[in-house]
Amino acid sequence: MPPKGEAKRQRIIDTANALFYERGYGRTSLADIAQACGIPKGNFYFHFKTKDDILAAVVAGRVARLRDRLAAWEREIARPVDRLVRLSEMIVRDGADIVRHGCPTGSLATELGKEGNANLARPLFREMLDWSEAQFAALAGADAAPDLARRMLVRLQGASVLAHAFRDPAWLAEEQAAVAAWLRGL
Amino acid sequence: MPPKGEAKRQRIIDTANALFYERGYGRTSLADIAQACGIPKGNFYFHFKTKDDILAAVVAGRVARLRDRLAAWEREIARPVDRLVRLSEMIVRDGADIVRHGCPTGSLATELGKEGNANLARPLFREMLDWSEAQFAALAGADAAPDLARRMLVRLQGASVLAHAFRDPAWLAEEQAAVAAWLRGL
DNA sequence: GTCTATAGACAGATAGAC
DNA sequence: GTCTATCTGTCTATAGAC
Repeated sequence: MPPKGEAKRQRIIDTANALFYERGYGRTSLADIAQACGIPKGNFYFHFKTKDDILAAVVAGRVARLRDRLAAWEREIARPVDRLVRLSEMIVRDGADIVRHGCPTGSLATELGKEGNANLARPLFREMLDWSEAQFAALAGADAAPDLARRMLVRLQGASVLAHAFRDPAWLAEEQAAVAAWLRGL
Repeated sequence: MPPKGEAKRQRIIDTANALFYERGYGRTSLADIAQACGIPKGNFYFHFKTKDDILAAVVAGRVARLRDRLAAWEREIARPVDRLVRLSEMIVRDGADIVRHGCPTGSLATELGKEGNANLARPLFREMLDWSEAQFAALAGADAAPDLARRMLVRLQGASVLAHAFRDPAWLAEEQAAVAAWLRGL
């Protein structure tokens, strides 16, 4: 059975995760998280030493969830091409959030990159990239796979940036359709 | 003849422009700008009402410079396809900065989008988009032009995000080469 | 005296850390 | 809840040009 403080710790992480996404890391204060959690801010430092520690926990949680989702697709979807199409569809399904707040991974990487912490968001891209590469390897051979995986991620990220900047989900729908057509033509 | 304070005002804008790009808008304080300019903080509010006003002036300056550059390419480069290739080459020429700080326009749009100010960075994308669309119209017809311009901008933005996140200019060089090949095949 | 510009101290709010 | 640092923005004093 989990330690007693574990639930509260998880609630802090979940709340911070949502706020970091919506407002950005730098613009989210510990007081904001405390208020949204309904806990006194003094209790933070029982669970986390610094704000950066909370960020690290948030990113670790995101990586774990992404990994689970990708593994599920690998179990549930038979053909590699369909798995990749499914990945591309994420930007449409999450379109409303992306229009409002950008891609969770991309916007975090962009913000952290301006400080010294670019490396923190990188595992999320890594995870997506490695998984895509495995699918492309089954689809078009191991030689072409790295390049294809990068090209796909570039397009999904670019569409997210512009959909966010213009507050227009059409960027996402159009690019997803183009990516899916490209995948099916490989 | 220009007012006396014009030169200093311009120096503030130029300094702010560089710092906003390097550190981000939110993480750049007026004290930072003041120190980099060598002027006292109190003097800011003679030239600008708020920090947002400085940002507006910075963006206006960037728009003007971008417009000049695009107009120059239109004068100096004969074929529309070569103009578009020239635009794509920007991410390679500015590659060192993009790897360190991201795309100036994209990272600003991503940051401001998290607050309410997404519209502030939009004119920069608009400018690029309209100009590209005009080139594509001459290249592939007015019907296809809007979509082609968007697809190109998506790829340049995506490559910038990932080059920044991974601190690796290869993302830029590879995507630029792919975009140029695509342009020449249209 | 008045306009433009400079200069720096100061206030109020809020940040992270403990 | 307290501490210290720092943020944006304001206030007043001042210097020279005309």
